[in-house]
Amino acid sequence: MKELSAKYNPSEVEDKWYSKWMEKKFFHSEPDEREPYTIVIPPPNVTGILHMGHVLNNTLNDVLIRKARMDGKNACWVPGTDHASIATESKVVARLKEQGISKEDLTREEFLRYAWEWKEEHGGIILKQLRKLGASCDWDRTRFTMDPDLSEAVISTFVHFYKKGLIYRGVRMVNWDPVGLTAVSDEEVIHKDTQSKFYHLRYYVSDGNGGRTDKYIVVATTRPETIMADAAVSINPDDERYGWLKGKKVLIPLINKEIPIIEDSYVEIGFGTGCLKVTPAHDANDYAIGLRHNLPITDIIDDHGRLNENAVILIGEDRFVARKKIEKMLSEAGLLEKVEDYVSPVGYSERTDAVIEPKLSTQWFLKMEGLAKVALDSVESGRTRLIPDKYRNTYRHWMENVRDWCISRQLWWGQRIPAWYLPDGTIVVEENAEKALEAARKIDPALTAADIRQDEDVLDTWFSSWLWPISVFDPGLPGHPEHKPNADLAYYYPTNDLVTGPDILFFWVARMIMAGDEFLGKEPFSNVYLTGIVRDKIGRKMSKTLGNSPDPLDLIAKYGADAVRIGMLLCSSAGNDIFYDESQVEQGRNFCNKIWNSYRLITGFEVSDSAAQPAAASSAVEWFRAKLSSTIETVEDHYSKFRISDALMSVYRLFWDDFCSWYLEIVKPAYADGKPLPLDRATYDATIGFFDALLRLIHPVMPFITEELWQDLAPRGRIRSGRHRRPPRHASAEKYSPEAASLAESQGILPRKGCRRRQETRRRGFHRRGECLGRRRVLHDRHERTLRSARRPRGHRRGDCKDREGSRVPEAFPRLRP
RNA sequence: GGAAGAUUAGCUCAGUCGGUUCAGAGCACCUGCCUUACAAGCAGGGGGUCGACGGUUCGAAUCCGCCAUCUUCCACCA
Repeated sequence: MKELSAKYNPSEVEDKWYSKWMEKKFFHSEPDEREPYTIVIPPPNVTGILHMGHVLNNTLNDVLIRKARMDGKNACWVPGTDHASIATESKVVARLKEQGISKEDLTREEFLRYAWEWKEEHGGIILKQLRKLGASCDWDRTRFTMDPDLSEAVISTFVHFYKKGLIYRGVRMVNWDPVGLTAVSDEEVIHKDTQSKFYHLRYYVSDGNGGRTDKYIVVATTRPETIMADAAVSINPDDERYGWLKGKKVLIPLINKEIPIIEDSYVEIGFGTGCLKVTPAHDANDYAIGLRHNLPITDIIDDHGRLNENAVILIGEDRFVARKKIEKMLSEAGLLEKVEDYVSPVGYSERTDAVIEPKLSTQWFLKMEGLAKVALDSVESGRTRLIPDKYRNTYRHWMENVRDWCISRQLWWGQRIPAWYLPDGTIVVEENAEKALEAARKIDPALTAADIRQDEDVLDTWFSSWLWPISVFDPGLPGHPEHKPNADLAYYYPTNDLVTGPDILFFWVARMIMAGDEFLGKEPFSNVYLTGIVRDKIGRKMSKTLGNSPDPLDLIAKYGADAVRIGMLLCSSAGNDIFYDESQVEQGRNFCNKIWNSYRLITGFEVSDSAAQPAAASSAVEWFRAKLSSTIETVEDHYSKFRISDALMSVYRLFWDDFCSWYLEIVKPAYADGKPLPLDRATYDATIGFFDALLRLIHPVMPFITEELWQDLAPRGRIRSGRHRRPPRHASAEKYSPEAASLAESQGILPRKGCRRRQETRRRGFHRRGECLGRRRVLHDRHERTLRSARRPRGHRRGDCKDREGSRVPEAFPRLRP
């Protein structure tokens, strides 16, 4: 018997396989005659580090891909990272700031050089971390959304939609992030209820000559610092209280600018004072009112959220400082009627957590109407299946109410918008500067390269992510639907399953469906498995600021990657949030140890070719064979329904209860003279076969320990590289054999389920009197101590053997030994 | 404010067609055991008015209504 420690040591085993699996070509896949099974990774931020959400997501991905690989499919999991413009750029800016460099002092080229340096230095750490988790990606296919050819795909896509007339430039009220200094999409704004104040201000009615009358109205606002941008005060036309106001003008407090009273039914009579200050430049609704009433627009807030010269007063002050100061000024001027505490929803930037400033600006948009219809139809028709399907409702709602997609971002890190402005303001959109110049010269042959100017903005990161399932295989295709897909794309596309979080169902999943339809006429995947959010034990979201998120690498070091994977999967039924608790990882670790020790037992068996197989052993073999088959069927069924944690639990119980507690306890040889008796050949071979099958069954979930033991169990030959080197999975599930079952039953070998609970056992009448005593008697001469705690399988209760007279034991009870 | 989903043991969750595979699993807990694979273990045990109320039915965890609580998404009333 080999010397194996009684405790499984994951780090030893994992280091070994980790480095093997990192070898080039190990999980590499090329198109061949087999059926492909493909997953593209939801690309993590290139500068991100592994958190529990990644662990959940990538464990699920890896389970699926390893399962497919063992099923004999040509499994390909494409890894990669996302350039994440806002997140990465703000990290680079912060880092430069530490070095005393401000972004404004750099040219675009200089800044990008820093950014790439940073990316080379810190980027891709997360992919190495994923390998620690056992992710069996095809590392040779690693892609980055800003790889040159992938960027070209993005540019081509822009040109494609522009020429199709779906991309336009327009002035819109956008969500401005004054910290990130960029517009963000509606989806990137998080509304949070925020404690603020409701200021009631006096607006005096104008006397018509720049002076004020003694009449005034009270306007309630949460943003007094924007009064200088007011274009009107609006009342509801049906508000009888203010009938006298109609046609009058009022003066903006402090600056005494005259603005008209307008009537608009948007104003609710019952809310606030019934008077609404209309500030078209700084509120989306006010902007809409402004358009209706043709009001002038005064923009008083600059990109950094400071008041600009249009504000007349408090120029240069930050908007929140200005709010405090203006409160004081108003109060001193006797224009502040009262201040109430007020909780109102305020939009925050998802990336920088800055308060979003509604701001008018010129942006690029992609028309969504037609695309959304396609994406909706794909899910409604079931061509793309959402798991769990409760998300179909939210998906439909979103798709039916989608607005045009603002695709420009005022950043440098990303794909620059391929639009060039001619001196007269004409826009040409082409894939590169040369083509743009060529197009420009068709308009004005005198133009030179110096005369045309490229748009400064870059594209939204999702504008590259939505091409991901296509561009990782064939970056030449997006934007060129007339091209023939290359061999990779033709073979791997559409991919099979996508595992991702529901938070990016619209950002990413829906848009990938749109792009897939646009360029290939096919959905990029058939199943979308939506995971839950990883929360801590008491239900809080994992977050850095709360400090409740464990570092997955620490966990892996402590418990092993297999244990971490199990810990995540145990509690992750699809779509439910995950309540992470370290004790689940412990459970995983314990299971690893159980497997390890069962292996120690099995490899310690001495085999005798001459020994006859005891009847108990032969029925145990038959019983377990049936049990194994039926469990394999169950597990397959669970997998087919994406019930991964159920699949895991089925194998867990099969391995632990049925195999270890029942089967091994029955067949393991007795001791004589302090030495174990040898095991007969038939039982031994069967046992090895079962163990082999069990390892393969649990391998997708626990790749490290199963790889180690399976390689050790029998000579496996040289490990092949390049393809999956596992045998094509356990043979198709054998049918459950009723004969074996009844034989096992007649021998008193009971499946665990049958005797776990007393009632059930009684009802089924499985137990014969004396059965347990029989086992106890046999065990008695094995060891004195064993008597007190007879090693019976779980669930085999003492309570069933109330009558303990030794004499009642039936003679023929051949369970544990010959 | 609108929508969707959830509520089953201390915790996390299964429960498919309304009925002898319906009170289930894992963990946790309690008791006894360092035993020759494993104390990261073994054996045994306790534990639930299936959120409340009403209805349909011969029969309801399951179907319907209503209420309560929770979660998420959408919207933003200044």
